[in-house]
Amino acid sequence: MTKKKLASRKPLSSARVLKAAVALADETGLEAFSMRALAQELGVVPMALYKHVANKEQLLDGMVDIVFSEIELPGENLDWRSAMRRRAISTREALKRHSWAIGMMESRHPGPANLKNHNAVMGCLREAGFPFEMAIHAYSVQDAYIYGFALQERDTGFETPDSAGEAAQRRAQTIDALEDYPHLVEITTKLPKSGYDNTAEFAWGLDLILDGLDRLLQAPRGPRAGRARRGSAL
Amino acid sequence: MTKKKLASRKPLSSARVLKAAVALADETGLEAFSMRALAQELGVVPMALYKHVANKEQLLDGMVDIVFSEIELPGENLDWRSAMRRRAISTREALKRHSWAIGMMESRHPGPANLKNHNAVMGCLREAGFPFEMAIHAYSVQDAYIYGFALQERDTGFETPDSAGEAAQRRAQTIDALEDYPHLVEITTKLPKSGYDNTAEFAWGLDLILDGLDRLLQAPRGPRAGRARRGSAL
DNA sequence: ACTATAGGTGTACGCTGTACACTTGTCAAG
DNA sequence: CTTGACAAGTGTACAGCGTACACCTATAGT
Repeated sequence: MTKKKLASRKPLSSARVLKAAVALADETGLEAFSMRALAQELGVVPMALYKHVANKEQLLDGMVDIVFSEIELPGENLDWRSAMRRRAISTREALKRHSWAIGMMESRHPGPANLKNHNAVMGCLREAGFPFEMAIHAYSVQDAYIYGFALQERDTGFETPDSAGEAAQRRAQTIDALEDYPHLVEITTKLPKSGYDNTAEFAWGLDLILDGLDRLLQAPRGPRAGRARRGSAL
Repeated sequence: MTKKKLASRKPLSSARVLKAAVALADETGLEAFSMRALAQELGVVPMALYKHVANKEQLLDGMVDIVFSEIELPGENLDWRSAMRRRAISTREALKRHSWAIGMMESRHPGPANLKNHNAVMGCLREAGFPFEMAIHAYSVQDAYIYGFALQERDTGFETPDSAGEAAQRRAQTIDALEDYPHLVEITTKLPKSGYDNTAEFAWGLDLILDGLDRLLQAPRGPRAGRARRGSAL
């Protein structure tokens, strides 16, 4: 006889709280995500949550690790480039599903999924033959690009290919002296017709970077090969 | 006789409020930055601010535009690559000075400095010979990288070359089962000795990207040249 | 001198995270 | 069956947030 009459409300648990938190943040955004709102969603009084999570900060830590857990790890049986490409795309997709996590992926106390992910990515690069320091470089460029792209994608609000032009024009209409910015005008007029697609855009830059890394792996002399070194110090 | 006795406190103005706001956010971070704290800094009651800024959101908009105004525009008399390189480095530096602005640069209502900046960058690329769609691509990769790098730089907290290793190790000590992550161990052990430098790291990835763009500008066939097209439809 | 206006004040409301004391529901041992 | 412990949920309360609204006060123009 574990449950008698009020069985309708099964008890909470850290996992249930975490899952509900991710779902609520997905729906309402980070701004509207509060302990009180989460409690209401779970049919419980706000303070009940604190029996299962230490505080909001640790709750966010756990939520971010859930996002990490949804990212595909680099496959063992793929060449490094394909493996990195897939995990980059998978990361962007996860951040599209959970856009509240953009900007928090590397800022919070790392959970197990985070560690597994980073260890696997670094392992993939090292085993592909990247020397240590170059693997660091390669990791750094890729992640900067992935996280930065996710940020821009969220901010520009180009959801679908169709809406990209609309969004650009809507944004442009809030500007008064548009005629002073001819190149912004070009964007708002040409982008709608260009069939802009965020997914393709992401892949374009990703491939540019992977191409560059591939070249360096085969002839390791650093970027800017064949150019004047040390132009200005930095 | 404009001022008589209580002249010690000169009147506020939107500009003065904005400047103080940026300074306060620089010092205390965005978390601790509140209208009340800003008012106190200016020796004034909180509601006094609302005579000069509409609300906190618009205040943040203005603050971000100040950051934009500190970014060097692409110089007219430089080749596109040098111009882009300088403005990228300048952007990172501005974001280092005002790390509270990271993640807000493209998410807020754009101010005049923002528009000037974007117009100038796009203009630089177009006048360098990038066709419209390729200029969009080029802009997208660069900005994603710049903003993403700034994000990571803030999050990992590698301030100086010396402290990079320390930070990595400090972070590692908060993990219990480190032996499960051999490649993370490698990072924490080797990074301190490698003379890691965030400024050099940024330049490495930046040059990789600029190299790639340069190649495409001279032989425009898109990234992933010489590879199987359309592997999976992303 | 009178009055309109801009700038600064004080109070108050609803929201936030969460500390602390309390009650309730469930199970184990006597 | 009772008792007592412990886990889970509740209720109240507090400090801090952004800001609406009414008020005062000093200056400027007529």
